[in-house]
Amino acid sequence: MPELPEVETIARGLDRRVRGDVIESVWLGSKPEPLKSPAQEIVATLESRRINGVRRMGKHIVLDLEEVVGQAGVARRAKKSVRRRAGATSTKAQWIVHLGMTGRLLVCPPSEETAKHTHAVVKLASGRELRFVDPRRFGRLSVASNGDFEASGSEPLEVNLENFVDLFRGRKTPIKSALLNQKLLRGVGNIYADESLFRAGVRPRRRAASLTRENLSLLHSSLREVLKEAIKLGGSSVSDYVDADGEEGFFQLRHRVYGREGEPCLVCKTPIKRVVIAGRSSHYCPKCQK
DNA sequence: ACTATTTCCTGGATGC
DNA sequence: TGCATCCAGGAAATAG
Repeated sequence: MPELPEVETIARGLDRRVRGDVIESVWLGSKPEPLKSPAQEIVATLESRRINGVRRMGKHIVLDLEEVVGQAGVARRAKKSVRRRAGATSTKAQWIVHLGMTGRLLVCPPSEETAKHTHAVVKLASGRELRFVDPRRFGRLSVASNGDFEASGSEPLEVNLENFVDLFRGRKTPIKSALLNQKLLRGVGNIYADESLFRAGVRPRRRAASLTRENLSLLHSSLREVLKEAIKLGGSSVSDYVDADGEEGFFQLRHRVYGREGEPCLVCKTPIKRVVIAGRSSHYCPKCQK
């Protein structure tokens, strides 16, 4: 389940592998569910574009695209001119991928067998293919043909303490739910919400507005720590997460509460509790977290 | 303006 | 072995 550290790892890996490559053609699966933008617009925005870079915004992967210049590009543009006009794309555009729960972006040779649940195949000038595979179909593909994609919320690793504190002011919702709310903070999911709350000593059910300044200060730094540490370890591999190179992350070995229901707290040996908050399982130590 | 709940989707785990 | 049931979860939709 890719959250900020996993998406960051994947985006970095993709950047290394496909930056500078040119998209030659795009195949989209017949089922429209994984598409957030119209299929025709996606194709028109991607084809004949160079990938200038790949980066993360919240849980989104953003591929910055640019019109190809030079002979090959001109010829290709001429060929696609009809569709290109319909798409009305600018020279700078973006391809935005949200991996949902089980989405993956694979870079592979065309000879590689097409995995089940492959919803998009992008052919690159280097001869490789970039494939979007997503069994559970929670992932989404979209484009910003003018390059103006903006994700909601603050970046957890960039927001300062003052702004962080402001996010929770007056909110009656449990702090756990607030951390998961992408309109407040973008990129925090279930694992890192639980882990940061444990490190901050705050119970997930506490009303956000009830947290003291000290609580919030601790939560702010705990969240930063936990995210940075996870990025360093390549994310958490639970279920079948792997990065762009097919490598697993190792942060799952550092989880202190997530997925440890009934196991002893690593600090005080009290069994870790699991409760459901806003439909999400939430793990905490009843002794260490108040 | 918020907050809470439901829905989408499939594969793996569990139970009888 | 086979079949039904449950569960995981991000975010949009819906309800309150």
